[in-house]
Amino acid sequence: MRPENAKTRRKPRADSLRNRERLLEAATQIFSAGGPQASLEAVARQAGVGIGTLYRHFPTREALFEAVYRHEVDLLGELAEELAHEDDPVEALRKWLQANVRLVATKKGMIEALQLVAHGSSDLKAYSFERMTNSIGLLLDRAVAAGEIRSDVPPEDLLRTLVGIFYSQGTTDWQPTALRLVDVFVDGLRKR
Amino acid sequence: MRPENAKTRRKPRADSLRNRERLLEAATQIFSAGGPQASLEAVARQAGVGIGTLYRHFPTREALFEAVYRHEVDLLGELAEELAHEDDPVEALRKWLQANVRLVATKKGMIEALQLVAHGSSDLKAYSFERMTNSIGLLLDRAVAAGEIRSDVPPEDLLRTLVGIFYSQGTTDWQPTALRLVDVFVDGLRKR
DNA sequence: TGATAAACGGAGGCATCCTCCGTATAAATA
DNA sequence: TATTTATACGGAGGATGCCTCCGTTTATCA
Repeated sequence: MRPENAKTRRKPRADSLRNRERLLEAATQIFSAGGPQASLEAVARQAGVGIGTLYRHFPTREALFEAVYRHEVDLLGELAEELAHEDDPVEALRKWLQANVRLVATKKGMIEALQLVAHGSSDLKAYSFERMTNSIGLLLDRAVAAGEIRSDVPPEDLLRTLVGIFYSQGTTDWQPTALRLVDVFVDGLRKR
Repeated sequence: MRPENAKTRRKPRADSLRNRERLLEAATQIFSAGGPQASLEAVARQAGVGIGTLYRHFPTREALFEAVYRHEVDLLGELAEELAHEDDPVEALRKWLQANVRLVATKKGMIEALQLVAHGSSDLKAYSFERMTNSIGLLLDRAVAAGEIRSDVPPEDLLRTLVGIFYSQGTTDWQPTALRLVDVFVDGLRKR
């Protein structure tokens, strides 16, 4: 068989794909525990892979961090799609927001990491803003359509509120507060 | 002459004081250019001092950073006191706020550094919050007393607004925007 | 002018960063 | 299936940074 077009490409090697996955998973753990300046060699070790392999897949620390972040955002997006099939739309929205809080809370290093994003690649910012807005919109629209909550709060505002809740909370043990604030806010969205 | 009290203390050595000064100055430059994780050995080099000397004066990176930050806050405090002798109180206020913008703008690494403070020692937070609030109060009160601006904006609110202006601005070339916002805000404070 | 408390500098041991390249292996080809 | 070859792998190695330790220097005090 001849090449399909000018750009002859082999199928990517299976080990390459596998290693990429492993690195991403390891990086999520290591960054979560140690913040965004954690050792990359630790990431490679955790992934059971040579340091060279890490650098081939992710040439810079930022590239790796970006990939991890994108992955997390994608997971939240998938969660939103699952929750969109739940019976109670308001509950679904609440659960998704709480999942956000838990995500950030569990991975304490992520807070610092998020602040780097705030000053980093605007590609990444645009991507995650859109993806997150869509996720919220999905859940919000359903609840609005069901006539259960008010219709004058756009998804962007809800996203910004969420970020505000994260940012305002300083150090330790803020998770309960954040969860409460989410609760209050969702209740506030309810039609009376 | 006998010791004045139980805690006999020699006069601190002149070279010690001098080196401390030099380190502080060097650290301000290095951190400004390279952000809060810049090399401490570079700081020592820049100060013309051994690395051991740096560590004796500032046992941790945070200690050094804290000292730099305190120093900057103190400088702003002194500037406020100077400006309090200017003829036009509203202009004085405006100048002080603009000095803040310029300080942060010139020292781009400081932005990241500030974010660390936000999650760091609450001693430092308390100190700088008070010192900054006082500086603003000094200038604000004079302008209020002169009957030139409204009296229902407390210094704390102005400080938070300032921080908000810094935080909202993302990456490059935000200085003009920030200066404009300060202008708008000061004009808004004026009685009509 | 000594005596001495205090400060100095930088070598040294360890960790991390990132590059480079010989080796290994999965996909393509025959 | 056997061979070829593009691709990926791993980790040694040189550079840099962190921080400690301690022999040497020096400013104060008497």
